Amino acid sequence: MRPDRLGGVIDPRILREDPDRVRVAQRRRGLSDEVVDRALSADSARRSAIATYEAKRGEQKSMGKLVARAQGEEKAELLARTKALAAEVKQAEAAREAADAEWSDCLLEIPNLAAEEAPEGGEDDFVVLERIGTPRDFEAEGFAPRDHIELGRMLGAIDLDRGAKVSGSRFYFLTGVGAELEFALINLANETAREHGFTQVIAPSMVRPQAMAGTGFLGQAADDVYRIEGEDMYLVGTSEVPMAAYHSDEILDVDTLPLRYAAFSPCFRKEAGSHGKDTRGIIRVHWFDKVEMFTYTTLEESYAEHERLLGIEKSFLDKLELAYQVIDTATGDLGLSAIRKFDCEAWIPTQGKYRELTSTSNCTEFQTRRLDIRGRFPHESGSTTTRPLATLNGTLCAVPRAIVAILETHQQADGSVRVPAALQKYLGREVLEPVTGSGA
RNA sequence: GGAGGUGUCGCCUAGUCUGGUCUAUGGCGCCCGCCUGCUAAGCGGGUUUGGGGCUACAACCCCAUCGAGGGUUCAAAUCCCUCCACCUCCGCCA
Repeated sequence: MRPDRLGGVIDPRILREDPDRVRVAQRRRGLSDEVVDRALSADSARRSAIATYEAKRGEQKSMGKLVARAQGEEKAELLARTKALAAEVKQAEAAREAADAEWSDCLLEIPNLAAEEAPEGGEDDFVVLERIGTPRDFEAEGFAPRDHIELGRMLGAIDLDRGAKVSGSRFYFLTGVGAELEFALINLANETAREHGFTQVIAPSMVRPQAMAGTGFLGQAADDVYRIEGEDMYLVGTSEVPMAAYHSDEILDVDTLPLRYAAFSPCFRKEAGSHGKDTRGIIRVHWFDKVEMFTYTTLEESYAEHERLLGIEKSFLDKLELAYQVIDTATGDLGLSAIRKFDCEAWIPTQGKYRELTSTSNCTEFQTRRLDIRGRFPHESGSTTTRPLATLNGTLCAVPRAIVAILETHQQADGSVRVPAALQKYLGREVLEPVTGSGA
């Protein structure tokens, strides 16, 4: 993470050679394109500042050699000249740094260029790509579905009251079959990861500012991030953060690619700005556990890898026997670093709508430019060149939301819950039964 | 938490005390060439990364880069300060 390269965010060459492409991309995200002109003029100012500085510095270096050799009066005379030159070098260096900072600031303002295929618009302008499975018709079955809060209480699985007592709102205890359900889900996620050749990882959930900034979470999403007081450390909202920073400052051999990781970690989110949304239950909480897929590959391969991650997410939801839809997120709802994002939304019976369970993004070179992660590519001439790699991430299993969908979808009239076949071997039973005389 | 030590261009390593021909030494590995029935050995050359100039995104020239960031100085791998990582010992702890 070289400080002088922190400005690298989108490819500066695109900005120089095809600024219109950036202007269009800015507008498609609903952002102003004036930053493009600012960036271009900052770039030329920067380049001339570099030329000035380097000329002065070169002169200083060659003078220095003369000084080393000179004696007596000649030396004194040279020293007077180099002294003045040193001041000029210092000044030119400051000018270069200022110009460089200006250029970096411009670049940092520009989010990744949204894919042309991504639908334009805001949060509600997504496109439904497909629907899989059919939402259960409880009316036809002759009973009203209970929500996950009530089911969780009946099963002795989710203790929201004590979660609030101990930790506050948006906290919970998973108890009994609830805790077992989490472990079973994690096991199933890991089994899925293994099937697809992912390396399993348990990642730290506290990171330094560099890791947070490198993944783009200290930009528009900074309000949602927990910071450790007095520590200059952050709690991650997803293991995407430690996994993106995992190979920071590294040059990876292309024939080791793709590198596929499935990382388990707790996730922490302030949920600032979502006051009043999903206040009940465990749909939106400050802490949860998650298994996240993370891939390093080439830019060229990233598009196919994105489809692959989506396919794995779908297969996981299939194993949970859920009804869901896949949406193509609109440009205005993409994160800073993504060019395209697919969400899988499962049907939540008591809400009568589809809710996000998993999400996969292609961040292309956005994160690797910030974190200085490159690949070594063979060159025609027999030598090699380095280029930024691409990163992608996708949820394999975000535990609480998976639990919500399972409980509500597979509930039966008496409050018991049928366990999806794929989870049975990890849970050791086919049905979760309500507990009697619960301690609630 | 306390005390001490270490960090050099893939790996190992010289240089740091005594600032300036350090344009960072040597070995290993790797690449190219020569030699050779093939291989090995031998010989010669090359081998960090980023940026700028010029351009064919070549070659070449220049600037930066000795864990990171500051400072001192005409000049810093070398002196000073801060930070980071690792190692050893002590304390504490799951």
